[in-house]
Amino acid sequence: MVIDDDRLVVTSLKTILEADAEIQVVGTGTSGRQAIELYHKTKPDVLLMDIRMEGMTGIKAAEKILAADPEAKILFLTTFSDDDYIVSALRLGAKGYLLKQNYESIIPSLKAVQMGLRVFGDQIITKMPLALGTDKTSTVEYDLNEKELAIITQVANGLSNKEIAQALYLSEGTVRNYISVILEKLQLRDRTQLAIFYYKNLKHA
Amino acid sequence: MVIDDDRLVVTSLKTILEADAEIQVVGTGTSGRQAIELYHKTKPDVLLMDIRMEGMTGIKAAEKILAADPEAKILFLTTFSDDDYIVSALRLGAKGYLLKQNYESIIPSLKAVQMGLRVFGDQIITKMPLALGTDKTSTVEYDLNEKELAIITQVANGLSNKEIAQALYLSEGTVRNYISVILEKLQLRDRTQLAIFYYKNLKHA
DNA sequence: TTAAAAAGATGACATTTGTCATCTTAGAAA
DNA sequence: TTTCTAAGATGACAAATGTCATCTTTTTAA
Repeated sequence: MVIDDDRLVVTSLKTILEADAEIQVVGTGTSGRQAIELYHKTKPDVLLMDIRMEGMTGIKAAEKILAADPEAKILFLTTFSDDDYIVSALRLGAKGYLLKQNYESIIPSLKAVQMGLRVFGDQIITKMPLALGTDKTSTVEYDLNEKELAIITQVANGLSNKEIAQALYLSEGTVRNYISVILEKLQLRDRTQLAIFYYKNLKHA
Repeated sequence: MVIDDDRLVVTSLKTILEADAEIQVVGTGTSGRQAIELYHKTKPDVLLMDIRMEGMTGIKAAEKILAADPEAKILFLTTFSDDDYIVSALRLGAKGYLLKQNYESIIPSLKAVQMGLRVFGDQIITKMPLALGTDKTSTVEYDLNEKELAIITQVANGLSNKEIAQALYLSEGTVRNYISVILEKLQLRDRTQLAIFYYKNLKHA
């Protein structure tokens, strides 16, 4: 679902999003009030909403939506990364914010949020208990960027390094380097454990 | 849940099963009538039931249970592998049969059934669409024996060949050979795809 | 008791994988 | 512009993996 008080933004976002076969825009609106109403009607997987809007701000709308449904996945659109509102928005339980300039990262970020991750600018963050290994029950926070997430997805689809390289237009060596970094970040040993991690923690999270 | 008209069998089965931390015996009984009554009360993950019993046979009881709950997972206990009843039992929708002599294979078979597989003697069978790969939607039937299933489970836990060997008291080479056979049977390429297969098709199936 | 299967082990081999240090290049910042 | 930095590429390397053919040992069946 897409909410922005600039109708042009709404339209272009809708176009961009619907070009992706996995995404469906189930509703659009141009005000906080519409956001609340539409949200409860359509229960979207993710609500993409402008943070500054005339009348009711995105923050206020988010507050009401989250009060009724704490599981709501709200991703804010913002023009300035230093927007003061952002902090309070995140404190409410929003899943992150996205710079409007950054059109290319909208879709991956949206998918990341749908998977249960959080997004800040172009950093994708996940906070969850580590289910693998022996008995680590502590909650750790991981930082993964878009590219890393894309590679994890490929590994979790069972592709080899060579195949991932072809799919993402990288060299095989680069893919290996990425995976090495990912394994270090997530404290895993090999791609099999990474795939397992994906199915236990990221998929449907 | 355990049903057998020999009280001694019930008791010893209960003891064997409860020694496993992952298993809980939620009810026991000694007749088909009790089986039906208890089944609906406790809704066990798996019902382990003798096939020959005085009064109502296990078959009859299974028939009634399956009529009310087609998802019921019923595993028959039998003394003779050539028991004529078995065929009709399986046709009803039972998940398999188990020779009473074979005490060691009770637990792995039980777990296999809980995962959605079927068990015949000591053959564990799985019939399901292949979710991996490109676009194979056909339903294939795989044959996996206990040992193979045990190894798959370890792979899906992220263990290396060396670790699996230690865990199962085998040599590393043997583990490799097993995995090679498993990959061939399931038409997969490497252990990562095997782990993925496990989470997509076997776990919680 | 002997023959025939299974189950397991071994060794050799080609690939794949993960790690690291080092390089190139392109974009951001000064 | 020049400098700095991040993304990507390369090459070398050890270890892990998957495949095979060949043995040995155990179990089962005749």
